[in-house]
Amino acid sequence: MKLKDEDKYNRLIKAAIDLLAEAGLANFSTTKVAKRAGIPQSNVYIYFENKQALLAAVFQVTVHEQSLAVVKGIDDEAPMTRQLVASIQTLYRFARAQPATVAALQVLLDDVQLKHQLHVKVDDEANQRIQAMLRAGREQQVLRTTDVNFLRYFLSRPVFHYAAGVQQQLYPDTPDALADLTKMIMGAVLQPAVYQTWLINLA
Amino acid sequence: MKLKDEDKYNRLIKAAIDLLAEAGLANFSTTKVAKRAGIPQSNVYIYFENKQALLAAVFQVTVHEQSLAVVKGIDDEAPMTRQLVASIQTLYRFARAQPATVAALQVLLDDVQLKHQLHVKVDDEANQRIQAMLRAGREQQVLRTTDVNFLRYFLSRPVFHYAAGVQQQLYPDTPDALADLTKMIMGAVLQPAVYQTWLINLA
Amino acid sequence: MKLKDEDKYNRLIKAAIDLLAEAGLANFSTTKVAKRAGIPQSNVYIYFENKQALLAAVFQVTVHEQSLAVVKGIDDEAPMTRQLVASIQTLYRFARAQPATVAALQVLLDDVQLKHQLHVKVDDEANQRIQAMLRAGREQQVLRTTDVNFLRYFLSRPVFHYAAGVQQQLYPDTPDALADLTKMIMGAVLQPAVYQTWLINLA
Amino acid sequence: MKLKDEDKYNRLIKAAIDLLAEAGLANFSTTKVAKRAGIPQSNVYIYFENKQALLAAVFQVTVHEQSLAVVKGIDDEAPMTRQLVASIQTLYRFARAQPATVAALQVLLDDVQLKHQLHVKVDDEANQRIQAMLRAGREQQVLRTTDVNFLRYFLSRPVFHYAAGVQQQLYPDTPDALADLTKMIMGAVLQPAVYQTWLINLA
DNA sequence: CATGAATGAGAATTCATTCAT
DNA sequence: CATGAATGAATTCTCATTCAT
Repeated sequence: MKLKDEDKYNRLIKAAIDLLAEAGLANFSTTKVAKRAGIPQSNVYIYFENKQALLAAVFQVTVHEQSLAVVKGIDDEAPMTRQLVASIQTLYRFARAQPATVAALQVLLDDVQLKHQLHVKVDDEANQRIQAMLRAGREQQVLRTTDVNFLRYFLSRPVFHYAAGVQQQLYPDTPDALADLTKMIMGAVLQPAVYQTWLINLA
Repeated sequence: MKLKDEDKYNRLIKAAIDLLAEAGLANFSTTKVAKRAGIPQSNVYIYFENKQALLAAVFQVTVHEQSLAVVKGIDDEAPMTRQLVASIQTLYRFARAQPATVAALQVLLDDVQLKHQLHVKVDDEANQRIQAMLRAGREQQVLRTTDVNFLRYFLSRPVFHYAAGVQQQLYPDTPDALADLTKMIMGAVLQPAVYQTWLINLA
Repeated sequence: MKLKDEDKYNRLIKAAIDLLAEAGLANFSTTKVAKRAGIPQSNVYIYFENKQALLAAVFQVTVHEQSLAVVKGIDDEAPMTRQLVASIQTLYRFARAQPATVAALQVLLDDVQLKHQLHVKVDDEANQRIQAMLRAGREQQVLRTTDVNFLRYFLSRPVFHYAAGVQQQLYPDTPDALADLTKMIMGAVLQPAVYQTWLINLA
Repeated sequence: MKLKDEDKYNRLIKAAIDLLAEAGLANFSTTKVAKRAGIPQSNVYIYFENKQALLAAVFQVTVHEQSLAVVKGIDDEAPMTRQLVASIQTLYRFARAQPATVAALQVLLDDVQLKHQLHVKVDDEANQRIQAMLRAGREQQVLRTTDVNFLRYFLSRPVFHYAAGVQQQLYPDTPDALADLTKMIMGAVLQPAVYQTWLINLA
């Protein structure tokens, strides 16, 4: 793709993300996306094979951005608990900074139909580093021995839920609240003994 | 409404729940609901003022059924931790037994647009007893002192997520797994000291 | 019809008139009429064979009321010009007092489709006296010798148009304005010589 | 728009005019218009934003055509009474030549609901020349001093009514009848003295 | 490549009318 | 008689997708 094309491509993705975040999948249409991007409707089909492909691209982009944000905040060399805390808090800041991206991703993940078709291509390097961290956490007996995906669920969904609640002014946005949120999640994912120690070291 | 009517009404609600669970809000339409219920499309408008009203009814029904299930499994007189465990496990069994109901409710709760319009009327008695339990738990210093809604989120969403994962054979359905899930949630919502004691008593 | 029935019948007519006046034929429906009248939809079909019949009844009622108003204001014994003036001014007052009735009648008269089906049954006594007055006017060489219906058109439509304009505050509602309107219409329908004399006598 | 498009656009307008003329607003639908134009229904929405926009376009076209006809028949330099007569008679010929156009415009003007939304954009040059003529007529003390809009009403509505009556064979279509119609309208709109002189000069 | 136009398939909603109770 | 329910047709509008230029 040439420069101009890439610009249009990006505008389409951006428009799609915003639309998903604002209106949800039920009100999502290529027509609206194109209008938002200031691009003729039919051009959507130059950049994406069809609506599905556009959504898939949005999925990839948002997953990637999220993973990227998390990875940036993590220091591979740091102790595991510190990495986890960093992951939670970076994710929170990311959700606050890019609410549309996060909301769009939520919408896509929550959809019954798309669930099966989208999971495939997320082979991001960033993503893999997170998976690696979690596996390491399990091996080091720091994390519980549940499915890695479930651990990941616990480490991200409550954060997003909380951040969204803050956006709607349902939940407070204080450092204390964030600390509490972190403790809750740590209480869920850590081995009890590790959790105990971690709490003591906090004080 | 007469008998015959109530039957059709129920069939419509049932069809709507199933459709939501299978296809999500994006593919939900009165046409499809009617077809599923074996009823002419225009009949939907005899029983519901419009599509929104149908969805609102589905929301109420599913919320009510969920609350009912939880309430049934709880013994008011039991110690708080036991109540919480019971709540988690009953919810899990409910999600496994009525996956469509739970999925439909998730779909409605997750929708960006509906969020603001539906929350209003959930004044179920069942629902209120749950709220009461959570408030009592906080006062007794058993539960963390976060927002009750956030506590409730933690006590239900992970359970539903896990149950859905089981349905798709992503997660195992063993007693151990359920016990683990319970521990994770308890780790999140309990005050650390209570969590510790509770764990010890488990063994 | 019993008393109660007659009441419902009248409420339906009244509701139909108001609806026609407010929303026009395009937005007229038996459903809306029934709702306005506080009567179940299907009851409309007890009192009227169908929608057409309801409209026909409205037509008759409104024509009758209009004729009645005019007739009341006319003194058969008075000179023709005085009768005409009285007719114009009574009509104006009627249109101001019962704007809905007049508007509904206009709507029905203006409709291309109904034009052919409604004209039939207007054999009112009141109506006939007006026709008689006009014919007498022509014979006495007071009125022009055009078609009686066209004379009648001139004697009513501009009045209604003006009254409607007053309602919307487009035209002023002063005695002078009404006098002017009267002169315009008289200028149109009177034989020029009679018009001249009539004007002189006015001063 | 390209040639092909303009053709379809025109066919739609034409079909809409004919349908309005034949069936009135109450039976007007985009479906029927499209069918008449031999075009799929959804195509209507390529050329017009919605039904309202189509009606607005029809309104503009018909107003324009009517104004154009009148303006063509008027000689700015001629004396005012001659201009008025010309206006009346050109309008009559127009109504006889293009009954559908006139009928459609009537239907739109008579509708209670549209009245408020359509009047805006009629800034035709032709239209303005007519307004100018009427204002000049008032200043020259030829026309009565009523609202210009009311004068215009008198100069057009009776003509259309008469022409429609002729179409339905209710009124005769003789030169005498047209002369009579002209006299009636002149009697209404002219200052009495001017009317008198004009009549004398006629003979 | 870009794009305006085309198109057929739904979608939500309203209605006139009929019928069983 | 009264009435809630039923029903099929019609209406407005949106959309995903395709195509000719």
